[in-house]
Amino acid sequence: MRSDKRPFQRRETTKQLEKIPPGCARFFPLATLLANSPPLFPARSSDRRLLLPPGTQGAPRTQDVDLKACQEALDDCCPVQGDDRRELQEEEEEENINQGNRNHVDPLLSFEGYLQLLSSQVENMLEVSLLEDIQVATSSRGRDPLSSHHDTNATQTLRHCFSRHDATLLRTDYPTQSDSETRLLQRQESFPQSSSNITNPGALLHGSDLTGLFSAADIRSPAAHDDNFDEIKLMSLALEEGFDPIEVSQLFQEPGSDSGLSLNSSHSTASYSVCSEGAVGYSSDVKSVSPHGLEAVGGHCQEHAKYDHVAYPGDSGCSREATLQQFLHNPTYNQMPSQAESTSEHHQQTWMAKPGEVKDNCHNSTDTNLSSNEWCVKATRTPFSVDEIVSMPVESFNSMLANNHLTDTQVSLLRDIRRRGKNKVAAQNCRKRKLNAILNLEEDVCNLQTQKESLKKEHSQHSRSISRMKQKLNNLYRDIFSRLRDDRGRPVNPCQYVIHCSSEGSVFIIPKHLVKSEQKRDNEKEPKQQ
DNA sequence: TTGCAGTGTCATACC
DNA sequence: AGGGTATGACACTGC
Repeated sequence: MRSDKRPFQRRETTKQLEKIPPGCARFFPLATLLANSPPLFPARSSDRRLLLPPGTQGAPRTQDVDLKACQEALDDCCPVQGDDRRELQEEEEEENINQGNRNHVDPLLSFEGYLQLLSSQVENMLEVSLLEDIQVATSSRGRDPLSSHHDTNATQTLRHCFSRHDATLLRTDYPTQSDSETRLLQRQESFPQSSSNITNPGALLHGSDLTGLFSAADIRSPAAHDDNFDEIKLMSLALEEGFDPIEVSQLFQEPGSDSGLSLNSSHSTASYSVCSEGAVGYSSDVKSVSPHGLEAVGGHCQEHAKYDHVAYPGDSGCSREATLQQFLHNPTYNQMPSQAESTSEHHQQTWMAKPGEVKDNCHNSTDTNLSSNEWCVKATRTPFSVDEIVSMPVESFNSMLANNHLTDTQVSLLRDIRRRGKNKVAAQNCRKRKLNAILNLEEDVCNLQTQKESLKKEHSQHSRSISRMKQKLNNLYRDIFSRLRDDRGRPVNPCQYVIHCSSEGSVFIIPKHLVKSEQKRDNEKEPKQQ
């Protein structure tokens, strides 16, 4: 038992996470994403007109409020002087005039219109021919014709390119979602394939851009991402072993949910999408991820080192194994952005999954009996149950690790499972002991209280007995003195004489002053004898 | 909505 | 040194 434990790094609570200031992500995530995407939207203040359509400062509407929030968040990222803001507005007006109001958006600009504006701006910055290639690719996949009239081709392209971010954008907490946006969600599943047709993805939407977007949006709900990353870790781990992506997907799938699988109790509508290439994307609610989805998860944004984090394999060139190792072994993976955003390194750690949180996801799945560790074992196809892994001797465990040709990631995962299992049992035993100790102490307290009451009763009985004896002695004393007579036959004054009993049994009537002097002598003798 | 109990996990110290 | 154990602390969940 230790009482001198040193303080350790405490995990962020969800309430602490709420400290993240309310900004655009909640109401207008895409704007935030764009605001944190320097390559697409230069940080120069005057260029920020691309981010906010004119008229957003008009009459207060729901959407206007969202856009204002976006603006505020943008200001946080790129503080603008007051003159810059005026300049911004002037440039917006000039822009509208110069473009023949092609991109003009009135103060009541709709969300669709805003997307159109964004897409047109993107068109100005990107190669149109490249966009056309993508349009061909996306349109060939059977887009929803119902929504086609809403969007320009560029808008469609932009949306598809922003699949992951659109998902964030189109979360249910965005109050101005329209039916077209809902239809957009339905189309997003076709994106992973379509994105593969991009001949130069980096030129269109650089991975860092996506990363910046994703990070900026999701930093607002990092707790959820911990869950997501655990799932991604397991999925990646399974895929790492060459498992069939579909099978892996089904492993994580919740058949009973019409929204796809749900490993997360708090994200019951979350779903995974696995593309044919075997890449795994995470989707929550209506999200889907391109084959670069994981890259987006772990991508980087050079201009925003704050959001810089681990790059995922693929275009980034890093190995998946290395990334998984980072997922598994980063000691500060449980830090939250508010805690770790001081450095890019810390932010990288922010996105590390918390292994135990898979449990929460698993518990809400169809197989409610499966714990997180069991899910891990199942995902890695380890031929041992969690109980076996935990309870087997260390020699057997090591031989099992050696004989099954497991990767470092799997070995690490299994060791974690064993460690957690052991510690879980230890914690249970510890709590049992603690409860027993408490019960024993309570029992001791009860016994002592009973004993105290008994002693109190005994004490009172003895007191009453002593009182009775004193009373009898006094009565006897008075009776004796009432019968005593001195030499002259007069009654003896009890105030002047006392009855003295010697050790031999003799009884004397002696004057009190003699008794006092004798007692003094005795008292003086006793200390000397001692 | 709040408080509480139960549980899993982590960090740490100790064996 | 590595593994196991004990325990305080924390986060999370369900009631």
